[in-house]
Amino acid sequence: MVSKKQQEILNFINKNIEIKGYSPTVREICKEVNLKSTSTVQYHLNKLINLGFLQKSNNISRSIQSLNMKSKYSIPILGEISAGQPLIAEENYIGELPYFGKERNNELIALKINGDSMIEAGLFDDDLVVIDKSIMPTDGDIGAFLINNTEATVKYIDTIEKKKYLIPANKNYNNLIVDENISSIGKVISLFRDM
Amino acid sequence: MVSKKQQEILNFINKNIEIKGYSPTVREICKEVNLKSTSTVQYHLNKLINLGFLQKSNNISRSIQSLNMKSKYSIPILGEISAGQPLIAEENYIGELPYFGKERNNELIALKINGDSMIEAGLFDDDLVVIDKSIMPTDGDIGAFLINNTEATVKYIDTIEKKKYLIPANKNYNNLIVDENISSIGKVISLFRDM
DNA sequence: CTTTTTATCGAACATTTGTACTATAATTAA
DNA sequence: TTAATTATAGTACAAATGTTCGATAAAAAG
Repeated sequence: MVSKKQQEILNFINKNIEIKGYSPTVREICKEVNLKSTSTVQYHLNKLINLGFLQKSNNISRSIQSLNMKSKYSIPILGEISAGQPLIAEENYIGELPYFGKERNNELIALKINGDSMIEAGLFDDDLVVIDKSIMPTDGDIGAFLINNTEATVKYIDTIEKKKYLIPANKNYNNLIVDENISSIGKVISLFRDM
Repeated sequence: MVSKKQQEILNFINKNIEIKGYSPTVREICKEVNLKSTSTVQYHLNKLINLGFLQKSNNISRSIQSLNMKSKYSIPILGEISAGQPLIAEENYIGELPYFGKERNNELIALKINGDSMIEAGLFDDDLVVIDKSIMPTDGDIGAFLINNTEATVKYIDTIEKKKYLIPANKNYNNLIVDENISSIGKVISLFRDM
């Protein structure tokens, strides 16, 4: 599929667009990936276009566009967590949530709210919550937690009589004591709802 | 400041980058804004660069970058509506909400929820709602409405015994009958909350 | 009514840039 | 081994493109 050289070219194009704001020329690619001939680059470019990684307009300078490059600050949206799968596994990936904020892409994921256990906190079924994995939720925060490494849930966390609990915002649900089966994913920092 | 021609050029550059993914050439700008000479465009380009609207690299094709260009699909956030001011007046503008969706920028605005009258619908104080001005809210929808041309409010709209009402989602508030003092701004299509 | 500033044009020039063609290695498949 | 595919180089060309210079109009300022 994508050869080493092609990956190198792809990376350079992405980097160039990101840093400079425009795509490189064939000759600039030449230099960067140590190819002597522009036509060799053309050759690889065509391959990459056919493979669907790139796009360009004919006879127009610096018109290469990278299709695989995700939006600069998009966040992976993860759905249900299947048993045993790590949270970031491809299997759980259901989309991308574009996000504008500080550049801390790697620490952010989005989860889809399932059910109404947090309805009184304004988190409705099918809402998307953005989770910052670099922030451990502390008392009073809403956080995302992993139960038995299989199920993700969003709840308040708080201390009651010196014990930590996951606390739903819905009278019909019970508090869940935090034990070794429960690990924290991160803090919920924002919410997005499509109506 | 920015002359009419310069604004035209700026708009074209922004549009071109948005649609095609790369900046136009001097000659492309020429054609679009009906200037015969490339050097006239250069002249305006330099002005725009000095004013801080644009940026470009020397001797590099299609390297113009727009600095003022808001995020691709950002939406103006409007705060309180002051008496008599039209809804889109500068005075009400409190920021920009980046938005990724279909390209229907002009029809979208964002309003900050004030108070808890819609709390049972999951719209909390300080939440931002995105409003599509091109969609008239119909029965069952949540919409944004303008009361006496002075105050904006977000409510359910519905028909009760053949009369239209604005209906809060909070038992402590009363329904408001829709009369000639109330006009519709648009339908609430999404919600964003920062925690 | 001058003078200055702003805006426009035209033409020419030097690169920059995309593309095409041919020839050869290097690698892989048959 | 032979044929086919993949990767690379070199060269050449035409078009695209940024830039500069001089001349003029148009508008604004004095």
